[in-house]
Amino acid sequence: MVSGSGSRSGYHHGDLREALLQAAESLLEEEGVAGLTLRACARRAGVSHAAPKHHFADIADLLAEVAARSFDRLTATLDAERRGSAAQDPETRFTGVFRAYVNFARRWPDHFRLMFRWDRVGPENEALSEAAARTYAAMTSSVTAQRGDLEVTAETLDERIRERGLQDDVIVAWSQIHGFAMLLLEGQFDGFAMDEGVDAFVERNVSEIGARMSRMLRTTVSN
Amino acid sequence: MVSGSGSRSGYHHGDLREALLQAAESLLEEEGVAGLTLRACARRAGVSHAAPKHHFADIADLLAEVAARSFDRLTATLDAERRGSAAQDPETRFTGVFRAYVNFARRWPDHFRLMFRWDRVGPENEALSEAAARTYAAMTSSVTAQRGDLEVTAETLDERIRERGLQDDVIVAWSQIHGFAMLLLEGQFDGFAMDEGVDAFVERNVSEIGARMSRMLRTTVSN
DNA sequence: TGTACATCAGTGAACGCGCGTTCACTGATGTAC
DNA sequence: TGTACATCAGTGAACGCGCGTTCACTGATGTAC
Repeated sequence: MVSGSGSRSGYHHGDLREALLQAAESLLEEEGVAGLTLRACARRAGVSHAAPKHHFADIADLLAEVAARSFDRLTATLDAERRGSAAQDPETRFTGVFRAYVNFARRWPDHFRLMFRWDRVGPENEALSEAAARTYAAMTSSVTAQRGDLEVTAETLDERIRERGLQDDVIVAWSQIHGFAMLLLEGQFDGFAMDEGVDAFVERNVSEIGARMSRMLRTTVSN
Repeated sequence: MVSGSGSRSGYHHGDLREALLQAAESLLEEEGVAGLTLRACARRAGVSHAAPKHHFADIADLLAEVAARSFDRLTATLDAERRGSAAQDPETRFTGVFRAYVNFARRWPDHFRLMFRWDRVGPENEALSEAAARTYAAMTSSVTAQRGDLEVTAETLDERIRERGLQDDVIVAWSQIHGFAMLLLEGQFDGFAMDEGVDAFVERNVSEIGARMSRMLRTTVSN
């Protein structure tokens, strides 16, 4: 039912590892992280409950990979937004990246939560750390683009990151939009959002936050 | 062992409800939210595992109250910081509130995480929503103090909140510091913080973030 | 002040559930010759 | 091309665990008279 390659009905599944990851991803959005167990993933992938052991040591192992994939999806989204808006003015571009970040969080809320759930995915996973670093690089590129600066890739991140001023800017910008996304997801703005509808509330605030941050970055760089 | 009133060893505990809440709070910091069960709370409170049913319908019910108490503790911390620094200049005061927010998150990381875990505490709990609203009021007061404006209390919040400009400012400020605290807790800054130590990293960034936000709020209000 | 009775919080045994883990197994796939 | 053998992914039964829930019970506390 889930396996893409179809009828390989024997003892060998084809790509159970991938099927388990996809099962976990769909379960994540349907049930939330609390309901994610190895047995549940096996059920959804249509294999016996002992089968996942051949691919993942435990559920944290599997979740770390799901989180890493989510980071990469977010990175791709942010990069696409930045590249697709190259012709726009800096403030519009910057706000677009913020909007993309919040839209990602709203579209895959439980993926987004999982990505920042240290207790479930653990910090020791190298692939996960690297994926998170790529997202950070994307944020950094948005900041440098805002300043009319050079693009930052995962490869050049290591040196650019040493620039304390740039690092400060990225931390401020990332914290700003991440905090908004988190508070929004966790219902802290529900009281306000009801007046005008969630979409309007988000759009209005993302625009406001993006504009302010864009202005601040320009001010700071000119200091 | 936990019960404060001591030797009341019979069938009546004295204040089991409070004892269970304290058990949950200590377990939360020791084991994280994942290890929190009704049975574990009962064990720590020194009663049989069926006893909590007389006070809490389920673990979410208990956790909602723990979260509400944490919100109130945070509110008290923020208010104390703001009131204690009334003689300082606005930027120092504002940064102080940000610092208090981040310190709270660092000192009780799992309380802080729980407060914003919609899936565990649920949104339907009225006491929790009200406690969160009081924290929001405290943030609002810090913003108005920064602007040299009037203090906002839970009672006056309802009318002040309608001021769209003020609401915008509070959302921006809260998102800013909340995002920083969250990314810090979830290890997203570990790479940077290692260079100088976590304390120095936090202090440096809180100062920077507080100063920028303070400047921005002054700029926005003069618009 | 004393007695009878109702209430109510906490007990402890029992139940079913889903979980992770183990293990002997099966049978498909890959490789050596 | 065919045969023998090793490897390896997935099976299914079994186990122990901690969980929430139920329920008859106990005995302390409060109240009526």
